[in-house]
Amino acid sequence: MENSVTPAEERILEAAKKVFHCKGYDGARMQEIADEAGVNKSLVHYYYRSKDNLFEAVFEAAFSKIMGRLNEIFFSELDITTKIETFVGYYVTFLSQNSYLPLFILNGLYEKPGQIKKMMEKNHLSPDRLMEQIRVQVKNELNLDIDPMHIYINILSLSVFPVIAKPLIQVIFGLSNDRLEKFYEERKTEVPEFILKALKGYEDNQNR
Amino acid sequence: MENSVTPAEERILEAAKKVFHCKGYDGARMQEIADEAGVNKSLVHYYYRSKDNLFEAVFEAAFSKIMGRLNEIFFSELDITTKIETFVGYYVTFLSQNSYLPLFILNGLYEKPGQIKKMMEKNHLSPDRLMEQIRVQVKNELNLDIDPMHIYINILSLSVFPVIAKPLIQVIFGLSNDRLEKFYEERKTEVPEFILKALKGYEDNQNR
DNA sequence: ATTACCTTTGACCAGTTGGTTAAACCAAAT
DNA sequence: ATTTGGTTTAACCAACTGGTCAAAGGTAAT
Repeated sequence: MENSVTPAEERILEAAKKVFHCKGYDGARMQEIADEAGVNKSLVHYYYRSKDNLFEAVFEAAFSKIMGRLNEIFFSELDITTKIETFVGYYVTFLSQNSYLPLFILNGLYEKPGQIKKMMEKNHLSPDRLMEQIRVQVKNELNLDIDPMHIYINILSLSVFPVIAKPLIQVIFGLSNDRLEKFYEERKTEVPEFILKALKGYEDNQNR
Repeated sequence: MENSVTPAEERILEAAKKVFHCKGYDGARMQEIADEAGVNKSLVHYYYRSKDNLFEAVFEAAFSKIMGRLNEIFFSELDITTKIETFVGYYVTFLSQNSYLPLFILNGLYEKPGQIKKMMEKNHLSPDRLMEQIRVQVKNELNLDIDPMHIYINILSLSVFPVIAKPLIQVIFGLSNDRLEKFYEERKTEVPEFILKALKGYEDNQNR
């Protein structure tokens, strides 16, 4: 399509992202990827030997893109309140601009639950470190002894699901595109508020 | 596979559900569905003319199964607290037992956002009625003037996402299958508690 | 000009896919 | 016994799919 001077290999990867993200592994066609990159189909096989290889490259890029930033925020020096606000704000924005990414990743994880650990390591993601990080911060700043896992999943759920469920929400509530965008904009403040109010609730209970 | 006495057409539909749910539209093969039903491939085309038709039948069944119960609970006579507890309890259980369903439906909605409205009507689901139902109950029982849409989506997010993201959670936190099951069990009480604490937070602010 | 090396292509292939068709099967009605 | 109607099957097909391969293009060094 574009006649930029980008080397072929990179154009192929970009084309592959576009196609795989939208149509998934089974729905994607090597021919379509080649066309999208403005390149002969054989060249795709020249750089990436097989469809599997190409898909893996695309998947890894997507996974890193999403998890890298997540990591960055959660291990930053911010206090827990700002951290939650930053996290939600960033993800609601980023995901609603790349609304195909999260579902693509989830589907990929279902198909290949095997090779993920090496991707975790590549992104310097350790389950234990993450859990400990959250636990300590919740304990020190909020003085709460609650399971960090549920909190973390709750934050993730409230940020990610509404983006994944875009078409469902649009249908259930009958929203126009404009109204939907406004809805996501609202969530950037609504979600942190909701979470912090809940956490405050635990605090009150505990210190009674 | 099974040699039950169920009539062929029904066996085909059941087989189609199994295959489509796990592999999606593009990944599913008519031959595999036929094999799973213990039937010749031509018979599948005899009852459902095309793959598209068969998929539509499967999708509609899945959508009704999930949305029907959702509707039932939200329009029941329960007070808002019990309603949330019932809803979360039911969905966490149901979805973790049918963990392929929600992702299947979300994928389907992305591919065919068109024909959903008739399904909504078939399930007697009206956006306005649902919104009004929540708004009134939140207003009357909790004395809160907050946007029912965000609350509703929050409840849905906290119930559905952790199930969809099963493989992701297992990887991020390095959980065994046993520990994961316990995690879902915990959520049946943790999630309603989290939501109600948040709502209580709004209450305190407003009545100050 | 020739070599050498990487890139790019068109032609081709074996296996698979959704779908068709004509014939066989089978139970109930005549 | 034969007809009738819906059910089930085997054989077949055209289109498509991921992948291969030998040849052509291009470019820098010799």
